[in-house]
Amino acid sequence: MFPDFEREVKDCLREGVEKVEENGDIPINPHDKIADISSTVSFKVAKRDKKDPRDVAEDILKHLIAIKERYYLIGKIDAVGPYLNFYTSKKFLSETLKKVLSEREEYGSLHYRGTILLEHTSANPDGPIHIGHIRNSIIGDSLGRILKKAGYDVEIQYYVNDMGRQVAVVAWGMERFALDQDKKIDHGISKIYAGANKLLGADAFRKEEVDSLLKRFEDGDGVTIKRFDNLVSRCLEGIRSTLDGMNISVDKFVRESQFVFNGDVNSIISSLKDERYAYYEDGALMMDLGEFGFEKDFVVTRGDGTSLYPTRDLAYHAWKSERCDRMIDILGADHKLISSQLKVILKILGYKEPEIVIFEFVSLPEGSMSTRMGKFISVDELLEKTEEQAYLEVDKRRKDLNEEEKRKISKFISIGAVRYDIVKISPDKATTFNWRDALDFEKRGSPYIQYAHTRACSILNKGGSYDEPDLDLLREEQEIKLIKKISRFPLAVKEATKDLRPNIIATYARELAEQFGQFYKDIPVLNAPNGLKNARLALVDAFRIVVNNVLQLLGIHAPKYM
RNA sequence: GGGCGCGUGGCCCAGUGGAUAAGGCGACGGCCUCCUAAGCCGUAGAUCGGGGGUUCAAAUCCCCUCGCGUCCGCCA
Repeated sequence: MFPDFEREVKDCLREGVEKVEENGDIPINPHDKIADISSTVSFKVAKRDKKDPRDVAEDILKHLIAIKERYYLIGKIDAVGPYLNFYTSKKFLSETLKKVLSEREEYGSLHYRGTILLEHTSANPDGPIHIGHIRNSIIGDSLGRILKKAGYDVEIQYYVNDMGRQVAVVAWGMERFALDQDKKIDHGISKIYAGANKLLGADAFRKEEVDSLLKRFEDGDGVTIKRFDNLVSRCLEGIRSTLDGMNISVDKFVRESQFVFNGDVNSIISSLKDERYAYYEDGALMMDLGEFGFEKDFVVTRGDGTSLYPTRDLAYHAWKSERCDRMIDILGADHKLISSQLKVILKILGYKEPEIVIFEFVSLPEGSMSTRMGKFISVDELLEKTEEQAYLEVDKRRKDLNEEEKRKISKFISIGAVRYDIVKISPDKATTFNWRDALDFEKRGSPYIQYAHTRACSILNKGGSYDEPDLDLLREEQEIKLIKKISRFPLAVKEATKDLRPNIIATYARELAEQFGQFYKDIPVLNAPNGLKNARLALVDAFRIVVNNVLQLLGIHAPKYM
C-alpha cells in the first residue's frame, strides 16, 4: 500500500508545485522520522526564486490543501519550516490491512520482469564451507529470495571449480594420506588438502607431480578425470548438505571443466587474441587493459597455452550471458580487481556484463582464514555450537516440551540466528567472527523476530477466527504505527532489489517486530470488547502474515511456538 | 608504492545529501493476579578517525591525512 501512497504524494506535489512553476524532479523522502513522507521541494524553488524556503513551503501548502481531497490515501498535509509533511489517511490504514489479508503470502510482491542468473557461494571443492563462504551463501540466498519476491525469474548457480590446482593437490594427497572415514566427507577432504599442502611445501619435484596431474586432466586422460570428478562430487555432497541445513538451495551446479572440454574456452581465447588489446609474452596471451584504467595486464593463457581460472570464468559468463536478462555474482572482496577486468573483457567481446555484489572478509580474532592451511571455522561446527546453545535457552524456558520438540526448536533458532547475524551486516563491512556474539541469543536478532511471530500466532490461536472486521476501529497510536510499518514492506523489498542489499530486509524485519512488541504491550486483544477484538485479531493476523513473509525472504523459519 | 572498501557512544552496528544520528551488547533503575518476561519502559553514554572544501543543508559529495582490511600477469 505504501507505494500507492508514495505515488499519490508525488502526483499531488507535482500538481500543487506546478502552480509555482517548477517542473523538474520533485524530491520526496519516505523516511518515517517525523511524517510518513516529507518533501524538500521548497528548498529548490526558494533557491531559484531567491526566497525564504519557509515562505515557499507555506505557499505550496496552500495549493496542496486545495487539491488534496482528490487523493484518498493522503490524510493531513502540513509545513514545518521548509518541510512539507504528508500523513496517510484513515482510508490508507484500512486499505493496507485489507490488502495484506487478501494477498496473504503474496503481499509484498512486486511486478518486475525478467530472468536473472544469480551465482553465489562457488566455494572450491577442497573442504567444507567456512564462516567466510557462508556470508556469500547467505547474502546470495537472501537476495535470490528477494528478487523472486520482486517478480524476477531467478536461477541460482554454484560454479564449481573442478579443475583448479587445489583439486589436483587433493587428488595428489589422496594417494599419500588415508581419508578419515569418521569425518563428514568434505571435512575429510579438507584434512587431506591441508596435509598435502604442508607436504608440498617448497618441494619443486612434488609440485611437478601436481602439475602433471593437472596437465593430464586437461588433456582428457580418462583415469585422471575420473579421480578428480569423484572427489569433487563427494566434497560437493558435503557442502550441499551443509547448505541444505541452512535453507540454502542451489538450482544448478555448473562445472568449470565443461567449458574447457566443449571448446568454449578455446573459442574465447581465439576471439581475444584478435582483439587489439592482445599481445604475447613468453608464449602467454596477454591483454593490455590500460585504456580502461587497469595498470596490470590480464593474463589469458599460460606460456604453454593452457587456460587460467579467469579465462574459464570468462567462458562461463559468456555462456550465462546468453541464457538470461541479468547476471548477478556474489563475490568476496579478493575478487574486486579480477571481476572488474572480467566485466571489461565481456564488454569488449559483446556480452552482457554481470552485476557484482562484493562482500568484505570475515576473519578470525587470530587472523584471516585459510582452507589451504586448514585454518578456519566450518559452518558445520558453527551450527553445531549454536544449536547446542539454543537448546540450553529452550530448555530453560520450556520444561513442558518433550525432547524432540526442544531439539526441533533449537535447530530453527540456531539457523535463524546465524543467518540473521550475517545478513544484517552491510556487505561492505569487514567483520571479525567471535563466539560470544555468535552464541548470544539475548539480542534483537532472529530469535526476537521469531518470538514476535509466535506471540501473534498464540493470540490468533486463542482468539479463534474473526469475521468482517471493522478496521476503522483501530485508532490507538500503537495500532496505527503497526499498520504503517506493515505498509512499508513492499518499499523494503523494492529498495533491497534496487540496491541488491538484503540487509535492508533484515533491518525492516527488526523494526516490524519492534513495533509489534510495543503493540503487544499496550493493546489488549483477547480482552477487548467484541468489535474491537475482531478488528485487532485481523491486525495481528496481518502482522503475522507480513513477519512470516519477511522471514521467508531471509530463509528463516517462522514458528508457531518456541 | 598504487587501486578498491571500511572507520559512527566502552564494544557491535543502521543510516550514503535534508529536520532531534536508529538499534543491539555491556552498565544502572523499573514492570509478570493480565494474549509466552526469548518481552516492555526509563537513565547514562556520539565533537560520525582528523583537517580542509562544495552546498541553503554533509556521517553521507570532493581534496588531503591517519588507521584497518583487501587486491596488484602465467594460483584460484
